Amino acid sequence: MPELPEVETTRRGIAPHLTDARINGVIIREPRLRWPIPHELPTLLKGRKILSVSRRGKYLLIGFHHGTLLIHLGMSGSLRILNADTPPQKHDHFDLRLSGGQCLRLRDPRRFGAVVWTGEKPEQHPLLASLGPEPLSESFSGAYLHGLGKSRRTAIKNLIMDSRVVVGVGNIYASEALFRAGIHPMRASYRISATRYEMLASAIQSVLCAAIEQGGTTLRDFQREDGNPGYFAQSLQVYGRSGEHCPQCGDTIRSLVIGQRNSFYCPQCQR
DNA sequence: AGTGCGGCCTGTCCGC
DNA sequence: TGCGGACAGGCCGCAC
Repeated sequence: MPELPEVETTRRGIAPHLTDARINGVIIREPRLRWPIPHELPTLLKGRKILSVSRRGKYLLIGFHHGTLLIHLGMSGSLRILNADTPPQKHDHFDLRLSGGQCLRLRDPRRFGAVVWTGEKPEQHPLLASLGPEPLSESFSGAYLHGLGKSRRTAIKNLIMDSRVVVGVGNIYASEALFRAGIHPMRASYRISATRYEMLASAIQSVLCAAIEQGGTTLRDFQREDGNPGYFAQSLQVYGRSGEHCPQCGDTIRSLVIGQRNSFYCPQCQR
């Protein structure tokens, strides 16, 4: 489900409810996510105050004085803010109960998500330590991408989906950004000019920003923290549209599999 | 070092 | 109506 815009949408939705709240209780209904939810989490968090809700790539970071809770939504995860007495439904694996009667509830049918505790500085945690720059930060640019890509043989779509290169670009936005930049998703990274890398970096930033403004993309089951969908799906130009006409040239949009992921492109507009 | 892929899960949809 | 298979927004960890 969630790429950077969906995680950021979730962060903005939950942050006002969580910040400065205290943890009343922690409920683990199903610990078997990507890694087991630590069973000592209730003891660790009870009575503690939430200081901050931030994001690194697709990880949400809930900050406490004595450590950080990392939450990843995997493919199918979503977080809701509910009254604590709302009955849990299937796949509601984890609750953070807050002072004041609300709770943060994690639902994740496929269980590819994760809830991880770290008592160290979160940026030093192994899951975060080797992540590349945030695409919407100063440190991300065409020059940066070109510097990495000029010696890489892999398809450009694989490069921009590699979280060590840049975080947050998943399968949807990779296709969309490459379309906007006019670059074929299979093109070898080293065969792209510095100028075109500038266009690609700009396209990644503009598509992610636009998606955040629309509250993310809901294809099937992405839910915002209040239960509403995101509206960026209507702005997707190529993703999921094979057989339809390209919005720029009218040619037929096609798909192919790159790195085991379906990819969508216009053979006329993207070279 | 860089690259490609298997595997982790459940739900849904499609063709038979 | 049932069943098998393919596929789905991510990404770790391994083999080469």
